[in-house]
Amino acid sequence: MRIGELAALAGVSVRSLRYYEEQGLLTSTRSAGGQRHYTQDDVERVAFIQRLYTAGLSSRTVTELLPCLDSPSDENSDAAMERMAKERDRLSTHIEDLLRTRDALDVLMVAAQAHRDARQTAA
Amino acid sequence: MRIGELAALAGVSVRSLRYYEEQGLLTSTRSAGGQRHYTQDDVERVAFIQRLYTAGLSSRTVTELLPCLDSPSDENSDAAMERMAKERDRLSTHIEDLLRTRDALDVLMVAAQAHRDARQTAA
DNA sequence: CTTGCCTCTCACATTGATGTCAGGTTTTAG
DNA sequence: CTAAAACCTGACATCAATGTGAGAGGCAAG
Repeated sequence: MRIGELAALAGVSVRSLRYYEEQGLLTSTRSAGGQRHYTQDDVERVAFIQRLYTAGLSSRTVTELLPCLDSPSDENSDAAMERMAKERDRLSTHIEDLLRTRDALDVLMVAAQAHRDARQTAA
Repeated sequence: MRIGELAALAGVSVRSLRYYEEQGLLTSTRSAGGQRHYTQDDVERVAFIQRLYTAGLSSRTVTELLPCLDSPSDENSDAAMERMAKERDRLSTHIEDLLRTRDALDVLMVAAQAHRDARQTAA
């Protein structure tokens, strides 16, 4: 498929796909005319890239991790293993942080609701 | 206290504190010479701002929420209430997403480990 | 009063992912 | 074959938070 179709299927912009390629996260074969062609597998790959992005991983970090996804075979997995463990930790910490923040928001909301109720009672 | 001390206590840069003020997230009294002065409470406030930032809230959104923290009294809490509920939802969704991403990482790590073990056995 | 440190404002730089525009080429539909 | 639609490269723009540097002024200790 061409880049527009992949973009539609993966729900990202054409611009982003070109950027991913520029960053070495995604490869494509080229037609005689120079247009990029992708396979069905790339849809899932792009989705995974997106997932890592929204998890706060940088493009650079994703670049380090993806080889492991491609070929869990070389000794690059040694480095990737460490990287993944590290990112997993960071992710866990971040999740904990978000949970605490959500709790804090809940507290604020309860307070606001209490005030609202008080106003209601007064009216 | 002056800005440097607050920055140290809250663990943020002086630059950031000025930025927060510019964005209306933080206020300060000024000395005769024009220097900013803060109270002890501001330490907690800055920490809370940081918390919301790392939760992915934009400066603009935080601006809308903070009045509710300041005075849970006006009808601004009506708008703030809605905002908070919306952000809470967004946060929950994001947390779910991160959890799934962490699971995905775990799967990758298990695969990598399996390969490592296989190599170990072969050796 | 002077020296040194902290602060002030203003303004420009940075980072990362993406938007957008321009000018040109390829592919596809009719 | 031709026109429209999709694609190409390259470059500049954007946003948000923060860094950084210049030039000037405040403030406390000696």
